[in-house]
Amino acid sequence: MFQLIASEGRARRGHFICAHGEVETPVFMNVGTQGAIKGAVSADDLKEIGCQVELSNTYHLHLRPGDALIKSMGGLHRFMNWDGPMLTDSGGFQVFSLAGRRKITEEGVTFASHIDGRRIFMGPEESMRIQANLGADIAMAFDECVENPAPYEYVKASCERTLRWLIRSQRAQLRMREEADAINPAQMLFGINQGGIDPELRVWHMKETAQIPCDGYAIGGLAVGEETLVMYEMIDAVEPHMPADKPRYLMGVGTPSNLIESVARGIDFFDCVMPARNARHGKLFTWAGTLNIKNERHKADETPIDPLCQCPTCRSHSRGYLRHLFAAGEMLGARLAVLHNLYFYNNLMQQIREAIEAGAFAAFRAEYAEKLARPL
RNA sequence: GGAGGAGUUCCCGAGUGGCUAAAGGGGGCAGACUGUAAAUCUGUUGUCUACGACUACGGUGGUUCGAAUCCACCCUCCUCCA
Repeated sequence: MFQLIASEGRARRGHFICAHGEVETPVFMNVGTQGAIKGAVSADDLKEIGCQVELSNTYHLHLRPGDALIKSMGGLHRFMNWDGPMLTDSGGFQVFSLAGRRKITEEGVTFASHIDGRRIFMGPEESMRIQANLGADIAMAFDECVENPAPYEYVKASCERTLRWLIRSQRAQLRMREEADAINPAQMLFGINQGGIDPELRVWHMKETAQIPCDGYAIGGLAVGEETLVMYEMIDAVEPHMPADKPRYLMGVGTPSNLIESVARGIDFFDCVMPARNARHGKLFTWAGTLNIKNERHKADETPIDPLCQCPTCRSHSRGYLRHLFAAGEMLGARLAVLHNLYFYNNLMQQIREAIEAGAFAAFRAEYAEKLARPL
């Protein structure tokens, strides 16, 4: 259930209620993929860095440890000791990222497991089965994320199929929610818009998708090869056709600037691996721009990573110490960096929410764009 | 003591007279990573008063217009026979 609290221009400040808690939007979901943020961040850490929604992945958890095992342990919430809101991605992104190891048919997608090559068949019903076993608050419909650019005819056929898959996903979920041993009978479903970088196709697909009553709607297939400005154009085209009383989720995006620019275009939900992945290579987000801790020299030893940051890493450790950990190859360095970056993202979203409530989002947006020498 | 084989730029390893500052791999460094398969991809990796110069292929000396490449001696290491 979604309620609008405030808005400024197209930017929306909302409140979303799900089975494991309430979500203040706009929100950045923290990507855990395999039931753990890479860099060994725990459920306790997630609370401390201000995580509202944890995101996991259907394909990866199906491969290991296995969704049947997780169900037998009471679902993913119990399994990873996270009692807050949670979303599972359907595996549709793996159709893109594992493009070299899968085959698509009308029924679904056959993957060659990236672990042992074993054949894994996943269609809408299989994806929803796995997601039912995991029991997240929000399940994503099974779709195909298509790379950009791609031939028009292919994208058209693909998004028509994604629409049929949405109908099958919804039917499967409704059936599974009725099962006596359902982990989460209140599980919600988000449909996903596709259409590549063709505005008309995007709009047509969005209109069709909106006909199917979902709990929220996502824009997928962006930030997968096209220019950033093209991505914004696609959002601009699609957004007017997204139901205003449901949350909008821009999948897989993005950089801090992407988040601000997309909020300005009416998006409510985000997720991205960037803060976690970059942190493992020593790249940190700060209010002054990005920073590679491995390149820092002794002069900054005593200073925090970001003087404006209140995250656990910045409160307890100096920039020099973090640099030392990376130089020594310590896993702890990556862990502290991930905590900092996720906190930065979560904190950025909080500032965005406060700005919208105060009617100061336009100023916030302009100020941030100005602060970055090179907009990310 | 005798017979063979080998010593190349951070490491491994190509290269048998000019096209070689020297293939390829590793490592290092830099850049890239947007619903997380992947040290995955790209660039770079002798020095300098840099479109040129200098120093480099175990050491020293030679042959040659020109040598990592040919010759002599020396040093070191490995294998086999005593």
